[in-house]
Amino acid sequence: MQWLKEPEKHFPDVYPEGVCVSDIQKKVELSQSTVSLYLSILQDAGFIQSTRQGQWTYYKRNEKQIEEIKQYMMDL
Amino acid sequence: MQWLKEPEKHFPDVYPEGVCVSDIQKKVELSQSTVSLYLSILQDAGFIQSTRQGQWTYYKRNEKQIEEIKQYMMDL
DNA sequence: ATTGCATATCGATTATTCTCGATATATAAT
DNA sequence: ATTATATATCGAGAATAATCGATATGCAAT
Repeated sequence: MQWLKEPEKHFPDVYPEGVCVSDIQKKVELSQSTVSLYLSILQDAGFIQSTRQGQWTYYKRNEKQIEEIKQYMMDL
Repeated sequence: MQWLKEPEKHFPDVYPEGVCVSDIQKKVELSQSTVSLYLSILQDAGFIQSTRQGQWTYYKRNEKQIEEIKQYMMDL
């Protein structure tokens, strides 16, 4: 999530739709299947959103949902 | 944590040092040992603080530490 | 000293999460 | 049609968390 705040600083190729799974995988150093699963969990939770483009899937932050959980945390 | 924000609203007896374990246990409906463990974990994390008084242990929120994790979450 | 409560710790079981390799699916290029 | 690449899904094992009952400890009252 932190990397995706300023993706240009952390990934070689950044598109408007986000960053592709394999770039994330290289950086996070977990298996491809694990990364894919984590991304899908984050997406299910609404924290990131995906765009399929050809054989690639790009992920980027969903600031709206992130803002919501921040507000929720403020109530702690 | 939420209950302890306004303990008078949720517990029968509230002291300046906080709320005793057994009152929390009644409310949370978990076994005594589980509640005691959870409280000690929260304390180790710094989110609550305990005061032993005779045979009772009172717990209350540690707003300082709570504020810190809130700030941390703001960086999400 | 003994008993009775409040809380803490121990040991064990079950449930959940983490993580992987293997396989499947979708798309792109030959 | 075949092959190559990117991603997703499946099935399984290991690691961690949740939870309990039993027991221990500390303190208070007899």
